[in-house]
Amino acid sequence: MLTQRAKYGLRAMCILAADTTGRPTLPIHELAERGHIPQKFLEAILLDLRRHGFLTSRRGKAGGYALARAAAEIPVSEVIRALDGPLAPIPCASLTAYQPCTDCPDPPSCEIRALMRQVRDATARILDGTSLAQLAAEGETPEESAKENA
Amino acid sequence: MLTQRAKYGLRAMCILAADTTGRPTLPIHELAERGHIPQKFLEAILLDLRRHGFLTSRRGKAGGYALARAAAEIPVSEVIRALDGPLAPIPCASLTAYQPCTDCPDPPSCEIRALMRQVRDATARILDGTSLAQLAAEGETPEESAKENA
DNA sequence: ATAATTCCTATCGGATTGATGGAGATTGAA
DNA sequence: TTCAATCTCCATCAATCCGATAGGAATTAT
Repeated sequence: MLTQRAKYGLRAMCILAADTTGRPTLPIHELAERGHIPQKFLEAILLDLRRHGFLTSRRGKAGGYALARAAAEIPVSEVIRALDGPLAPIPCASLTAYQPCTDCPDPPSCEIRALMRQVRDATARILDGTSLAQLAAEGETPEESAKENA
Repeated sequence: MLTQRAKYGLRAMCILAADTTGRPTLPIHELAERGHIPQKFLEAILLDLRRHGFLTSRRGKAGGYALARAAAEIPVSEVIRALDGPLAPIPCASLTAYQPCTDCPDPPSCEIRALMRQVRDATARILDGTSLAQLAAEGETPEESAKENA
């Protein structure tokens, strides 16, 4: 599951990536407002993203947040890993955070693990291959919007 | 996340699918033992799977559980949906259980939703395309086992 | 100084998850 | 008929996670 946390974090970073105002930073209250995100909650999320090196910040009046790197250099997968943890549906199928099941007699021969590894790989392929820049741009290219809904 | 619940359920169904003893049913205690699953917990899971139509059961002495359909006719995706809910990482990206985010101004143009829809589709492609029979057989074909681990 | 802002820690209620206990109901066999 | 094995059902529990908020300290431009 993508938590609210990760969803809010991505949304805020998209706003930063798509910002055209030319201002060096955007304050939390503006990100919260534009992203429909509870401000206090967003505060904690942005702090976390800064500690992970995705954002830079300025304190004091006229302070705020900005992306630490170019949006094209930030894979969505990294942001999600930072906020929600490993992509794999089960720890024994994770590459970046492998943890064997305590109840599994032999992980290498576990059928469920092999299948979940496939799911993980497919997910990682998509999310590693999508940068924040692409994500932020997606809203502007309404190609897919036709075959959407329910 | 794949919960313990779904993992245990799949594992038990694999044992049923792979069973060669010729017995019409297997009792819970045997499934629990062979699958390293807490028996009482498994009890609740099997009951749930039965209610969803995946299993049949017999009470009384020499009773137990059996698959209600051929293993080849049971997609893994359905079992997971029954035990864990929708496959999509976020409800607004689900086909079978669509729910819009309350904080999203316009789902059709939501970039995050579009991306998560891709993840959902990739996941569904794998899990819809894998039957319980295939899952149960996977352990016996050790092709993939070489490039495994960590 | 003052106002605007980030930073930090603590906390909270609610839901979910994994798991267990115990009391029936049913069945086959001795 | 009795008994043991088995599924059925309901209730409950502790731990964890999740979303969110409170309150204050530090920093900075004006």
